[in-house]
Amino acid sequence: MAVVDCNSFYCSCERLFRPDLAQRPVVVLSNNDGCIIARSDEAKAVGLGSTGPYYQYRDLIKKHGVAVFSSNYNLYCDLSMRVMDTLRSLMPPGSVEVYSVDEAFLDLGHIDPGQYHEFALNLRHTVEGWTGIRVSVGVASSKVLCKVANKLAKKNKGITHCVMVLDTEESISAALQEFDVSELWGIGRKYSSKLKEQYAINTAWQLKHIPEEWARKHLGGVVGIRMIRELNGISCIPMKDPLEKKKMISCTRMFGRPVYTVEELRESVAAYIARAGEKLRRQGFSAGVIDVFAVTNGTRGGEYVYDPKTDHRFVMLPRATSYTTELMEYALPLVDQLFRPGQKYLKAGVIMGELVPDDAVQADIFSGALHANQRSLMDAVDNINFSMRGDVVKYVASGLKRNWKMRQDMRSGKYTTRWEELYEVK
DNA sequence: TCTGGGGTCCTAGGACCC
DNA sequence: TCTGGGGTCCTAGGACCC
Repeated sequence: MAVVDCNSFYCSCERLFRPDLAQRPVVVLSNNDGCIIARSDEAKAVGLGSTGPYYQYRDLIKKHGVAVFSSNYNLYCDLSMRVMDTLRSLMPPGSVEVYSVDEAFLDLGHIDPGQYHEFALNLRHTVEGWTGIRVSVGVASSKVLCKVANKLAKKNKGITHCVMVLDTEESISAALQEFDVSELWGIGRKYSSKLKEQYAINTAWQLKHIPEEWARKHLGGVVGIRMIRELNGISCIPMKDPLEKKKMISCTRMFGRPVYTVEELRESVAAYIARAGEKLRRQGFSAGVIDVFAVTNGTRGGEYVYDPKTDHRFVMLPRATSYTTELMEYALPLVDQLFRPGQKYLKAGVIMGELVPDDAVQADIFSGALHANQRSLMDAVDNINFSMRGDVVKYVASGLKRNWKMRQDMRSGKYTTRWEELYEVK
């Protein structure tokens, strides 16, 4: 199998429309312009070592003339679709698993193992030629090893040309001996410090030779066992069925500034419900449970310490729905239950659960006719909001001033999805 | 002054049932 | 004097991913 991963995806998307930035370091910020979430190779080279809070890197960014962008998900999603469509057109039906916005696993069952390298190189050239996005390809017999191959391909671009195949004992052991456990797919901060500090396991090679029972005990049960097997080239994280049902849809944001009143908290939650409702409808789901949560942060001894606390309430709906008005009727009262005066609120959100595909929603003889009306009202609202600027049709509950809205000061144009902002070639 | 958003999977432990 | 065993379902919380 193989994993295809776009190089510094968000940065590459921004550069596609700003060729003048080709050699300059580029970073992209999270919502609210809070964290750096993507860095180009050049940005990494000038010392932006890891993703993290933007303000900590301000000086470095100024010093090296780094181009900074707020995140522009319309653009990234559109380019992602083009990349994935390209991959699907080059592969047999059903052999592409889209894993994330910038990454896909491929089932190479139809390729002769002797041809892996050539196939992967060709894939990379085609994607870049058709979409302008450069990808790296890692090939191996398990997903974990594919990810290792992919990372190594990215590290030595000059030698690998962004392609690496790990298909022999020698190449695999050479790769794993140099590979830090903390970089493995499935080993996060907690596990990696545990492995290193308590057990002196530092490389993927060492981890590969650990007994399965040990892994069961110390690395999350069956998850640990799978890790060891995958490192040994035994595939046990299968390709996922693209038709598999989603389990939750959520919408959550940090506030642009702290919120102290129940009115503002309610407004923000209403806005998130409206947005989550849109997502539900677009993906063809109704929700059976709504969970509303809010995150507070206090000060300790007058000093600011980032120590968020989450509180939540949920409600089960008598009948699953994606009708925004109804979602709000059930969910907004939760805000009043949740709210505690005097608290400093940093963030809130809603999570829609118990999703059922729209066509499977239990019919209710009393609401059949109404349901058709709701549907066409929502279609109209969604169409207007999609085709016009921003949220033209808003719910009064979601507020008109929206002082709490997130900051987004450096967003690029929606070059590919909005006529008014279409990229111009002069 | 200031730390994102959207997901998944797994486990332990309690409630409940026969 | 003495209080089973096995199963399922649910929830909270932890870990991870991009």
